[in-house]
Amino acid sequence: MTPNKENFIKAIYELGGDHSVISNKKLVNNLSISAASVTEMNARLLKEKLISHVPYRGVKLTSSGIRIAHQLKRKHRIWEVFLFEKLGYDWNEVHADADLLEHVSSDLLIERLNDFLDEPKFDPHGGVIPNKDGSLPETSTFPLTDVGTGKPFKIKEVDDDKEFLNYLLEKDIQLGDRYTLTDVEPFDGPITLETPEGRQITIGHKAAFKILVDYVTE
Amino acid sequence: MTPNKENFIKAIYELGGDHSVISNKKLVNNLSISAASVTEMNARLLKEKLISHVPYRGVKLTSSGIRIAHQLKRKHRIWEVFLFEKLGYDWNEVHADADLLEHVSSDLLIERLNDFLDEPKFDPHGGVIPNKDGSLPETSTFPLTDVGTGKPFKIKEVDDDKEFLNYLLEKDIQLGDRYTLTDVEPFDGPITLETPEGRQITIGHKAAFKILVDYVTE
DNA sequence: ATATATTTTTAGGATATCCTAAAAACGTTC
DNA sequence: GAACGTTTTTAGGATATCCTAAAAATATAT
Repeated sequence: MTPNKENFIKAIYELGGDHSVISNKKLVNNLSISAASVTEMNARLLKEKLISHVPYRGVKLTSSGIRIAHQLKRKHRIWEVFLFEKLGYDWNEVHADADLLEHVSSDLLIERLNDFLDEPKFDPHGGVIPNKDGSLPETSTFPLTDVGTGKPFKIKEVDDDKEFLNYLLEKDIQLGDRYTLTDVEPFDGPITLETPEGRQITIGHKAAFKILVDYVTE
Repeated sequence: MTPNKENFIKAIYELGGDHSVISNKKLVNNLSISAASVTEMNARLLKEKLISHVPYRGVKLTSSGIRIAHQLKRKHRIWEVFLFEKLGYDWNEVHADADLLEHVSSDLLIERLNDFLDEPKFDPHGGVIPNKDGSLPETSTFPLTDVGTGKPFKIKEVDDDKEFLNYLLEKDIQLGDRYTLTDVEPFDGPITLETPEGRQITIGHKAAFKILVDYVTE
């Protein structure tokens, strides 16, 4: 397993390759490599039985592939917690270094780091940290686009993308914030939230989809 | 700069390539790669002006090469301090993981880690941590083989090699220990030390050479 | 349903790294 | 200083990764 293959598997996973078939095109855009390179890498991962492949359709992770993706996510997110909590990185700075560190982290290192950090359950963006064995803890979050009007909810997780995180900073939307939905425009139109203090924030449908929430249970 | 090239430069440095010409043979043994690969890598580093090369003689680091070697040592040793002090690694366990981490550590990461660790001056084996700019702090240590009889001295630094560290553990020789020399056999023969409590320890010449000491100043 | 556009694959190369085997240079020894 | 042994270099390949350009397959649109 090389850093390259690992990044490829991660990309497939992040595009939904654990449950649906991902086209080469999507991987080309996501990884910024040529279509030919995607075909080639597919062939390699196929040989290792980490993906299944429908010619001219795309690829999907096998169960081994999913397990590897989860273990990478575990490493990545544990590093993010370290960089954020111990080294004082900002919310939107942690991703790049974690992306490098995850590929050179022995299991021993990750487990000791995990202990050192007191076994965190979530990374700085609210992403759940997979278990050591590659399984995923249960979560009950769903996209902000699926929230019903009136019911109060909390921001539980946001997309781990530097530009998106900067946007949220601008809009002053933070992990743990509590809102109610006041307006949803049809045809994937903008969504308006209201803070308990009555401040209104309007964001687009795409941005809302990158925010995971859960209803407040009182 | 790739991890491979970095390791090559480190190997040259560790074999003394900052001050003398290192033969391909030595690099072949040290890096466990073929002679042909050494010739090839030499050509690459030569093109980048990181080494100078005397055909059929060997290579030597240029000043840029030395600076890079020092910066790598800095990264390596700061990681070692982290693994040892924060993650509870043993003295002889830190090397392998530090060797991987050093190649993916941005300057930002190293400086923040350095702050987090309170700017350590030495790694867990007593190795001095080079400065950020690639220069070396002054030290006054010298090999145990050069100690004179009678004068008390302290163990300041030991070779960062797993097997050697295990040997020292067996012999119960630790960083900071204070000894006097009681016997040196000629022809690179064994050297006998005595603790303040009168316990005697005998080690070979080669092992003694891997231990750096300094006289106790009282 | 046929033409056009898009996507995927194949073909053919480039570079970095590794290798083995053969050739060339150097060193050593009588 | 010629012969032998060692070290270095060269020659020729292998693999992983990347690429561009052309061909093949699929999707779309009139």
